Amino acid sequence: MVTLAEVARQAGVSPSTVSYVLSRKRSISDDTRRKVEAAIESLGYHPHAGARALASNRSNILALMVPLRSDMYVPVIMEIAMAVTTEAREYGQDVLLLTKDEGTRGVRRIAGSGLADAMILMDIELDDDRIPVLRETDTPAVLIGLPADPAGLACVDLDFEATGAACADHLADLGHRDVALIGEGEGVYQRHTGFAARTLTGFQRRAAERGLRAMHRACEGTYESTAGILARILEERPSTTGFVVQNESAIPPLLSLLRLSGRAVPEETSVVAICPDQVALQSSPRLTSVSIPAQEMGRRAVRLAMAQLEGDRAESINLIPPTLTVRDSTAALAAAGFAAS
Amino acid sequence: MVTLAEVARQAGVSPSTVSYVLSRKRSISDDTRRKVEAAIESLGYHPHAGARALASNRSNILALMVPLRSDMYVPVIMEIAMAVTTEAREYGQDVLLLTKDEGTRGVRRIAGSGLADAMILMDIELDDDRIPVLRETDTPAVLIGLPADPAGLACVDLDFEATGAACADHLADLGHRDVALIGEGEGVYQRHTGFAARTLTGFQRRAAERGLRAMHRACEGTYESTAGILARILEERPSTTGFVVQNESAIPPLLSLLRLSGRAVPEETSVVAICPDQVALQSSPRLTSVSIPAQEMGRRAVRLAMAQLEGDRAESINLIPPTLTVRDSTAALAAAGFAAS
DNA sequence: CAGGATTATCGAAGCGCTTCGACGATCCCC
DNA sequence: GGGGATCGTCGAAGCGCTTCGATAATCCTG
Repeated sequence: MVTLAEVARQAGVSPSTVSYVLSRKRSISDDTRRKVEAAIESLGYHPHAGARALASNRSNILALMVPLRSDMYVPVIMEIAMAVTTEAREYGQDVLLLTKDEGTRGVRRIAGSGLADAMILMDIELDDDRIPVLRETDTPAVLIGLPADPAGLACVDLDFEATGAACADHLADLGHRDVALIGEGEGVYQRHTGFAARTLTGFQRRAAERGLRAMHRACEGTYESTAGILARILEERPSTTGFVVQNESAIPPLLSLLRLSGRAVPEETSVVAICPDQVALQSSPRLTSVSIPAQEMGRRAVRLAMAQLEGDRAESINLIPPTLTVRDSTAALAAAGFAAS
Repeated sequence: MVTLAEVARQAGVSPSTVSYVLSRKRSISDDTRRKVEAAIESLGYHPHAGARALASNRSNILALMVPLRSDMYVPVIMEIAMAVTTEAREYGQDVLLLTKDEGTRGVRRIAGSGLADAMILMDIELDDDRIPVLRETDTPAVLIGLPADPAGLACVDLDFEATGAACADHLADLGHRDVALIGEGEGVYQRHTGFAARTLTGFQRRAAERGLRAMHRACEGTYESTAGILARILEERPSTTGFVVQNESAIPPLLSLLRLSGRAVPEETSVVAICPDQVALQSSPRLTSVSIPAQEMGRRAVRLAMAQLEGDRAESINLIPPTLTVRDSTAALAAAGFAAS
């Protein structure tokens, strides 16, 4: 193992000088810097992470707590994790992977051991029990998701209320009058993360404003569950021509079922999905969708974390505005009996 | 921050005693142990990770290098990563997440900085450039995947040759005589990971042994590509009744296309998939498949890594035998003109 | 060109832990 | 009951780094 002392000897300077070359915390003459850098290069020196963490009280590690199993779509979790890791490297940080099932004990362990400089938490529940621990231990942290009480915390999330509203708007613009939101499973609304509820709120409010008649059904995403829900919706209000789907797994069944029931998409029925672009593009027809900006969330989370480490302790609710991309699953309602606004 | 010294003071013993209580490297009287544990508990002490790493030359961290984008199916990568993380915690280790795009520089950085005790690498290419670096830096490492030259390395992988053979066997047992393997994209066979080639080898060899006529086509997994390949196969050998698929994304198109062409699955045509159980169960009909044992691979990788840290430097090629689960997409060929062996 | 400010470097202390050697106390066996 | 093991504890050194003065050399400025 090559140490800083060896580099110093090789370069003919003192160890502290080498340290300052590395940290740029004091000015160093060009001449000395060159000698030191040459020595580092020729010896293949890498600072010992533990020693550095001990002396500087900074580990250069960000802890990322991901759900083992959750309501989130796995590729989205993965994309966020990768974005966090990639962005972290831009700041010279590494990423430690923790699972949510370590819960508050995990948070305590990391906060107490100085293993990480900050934490990034995913799959935030409305009343997440990790949050009080974060506050109590005063750990720099960023939440990906929005809890019920975000006071004093940094959060990043898609603006799901605006997302719901954007979907309603798009359908209204196309002349649809009767619309339905096929959402996440029951459980998601009750126990969990709030994003489903926020989408619904935004959707319903905007639908009302635009004079749409809106329905909503929770959906587990299986073929059977989707079939049952669709049947109920069409029975209750056969004039329904606009659908919003917020459950990736309900998308393929929904499209099959609409086809089966003879409702052509997009000619007679429009479908807007809230899903990653990849899913929207893979479907046939390609779906008009609001994408889940996974990469952007990961990147912002890291930036917020780094800002906190620089001293910006200010709370910040960082809601990413939705982007609705029109593709081939929505179209103006030709046969409507009146013109839309 | 609570230090070991504070714990020692509170417990009325020396710091070294506290250390020995924690590490169990020397015997401690029950009495003393209790006092120390009480102090640890009441102060909420957690050892400082950096200090520990510096003094003991062990970071208690495993580095896991995952592909950013690869031929692997994302949920499988995720499942492996989660299994690694969970299993690592059983050994008191944490997991550092690296991306494959850091390449050899990443390996050098980790090896040089003592940030991790061992590395676990995913998405191993046949001639992976990280391997020489691993050898040169003498870093404890486990590969998930099999390179061309695994000499001296610990590897974990599904036994893809046996997998191909098992698929051929199953179809032969059911009386199919003309079979086809719809594999990964061209690129996967040429540049990459070898698992596709190994499957093919096993499939072809066993097919020959069993007197089957076997075809093979690379498939990019899009609807168009799958359609083209299926058409070519059926044109060239219309008597083909058994299919093996090794590309998750080709599964839905293949099933649709077979249905469209009026070939009932499983009555007239059998389909065996090589994919995660989840995918097999989601399809309709549920697919007979050889599952990708993601969890098992992750677990074994951690165990092999830990064994190396205990001193077991022996190379080991750890091939997991395939398990073929019969579901609803394969059936005996009723109308065959002769009995199968 | 004297004297204060600035620049470049060094030495030493210390971060919190592990571990080695030492040492008294206790044990057991003949 | 004397002497070698064993047990339980302590003190101190040291892991490789950062950082705080201190100091010498160089720079301005009037």
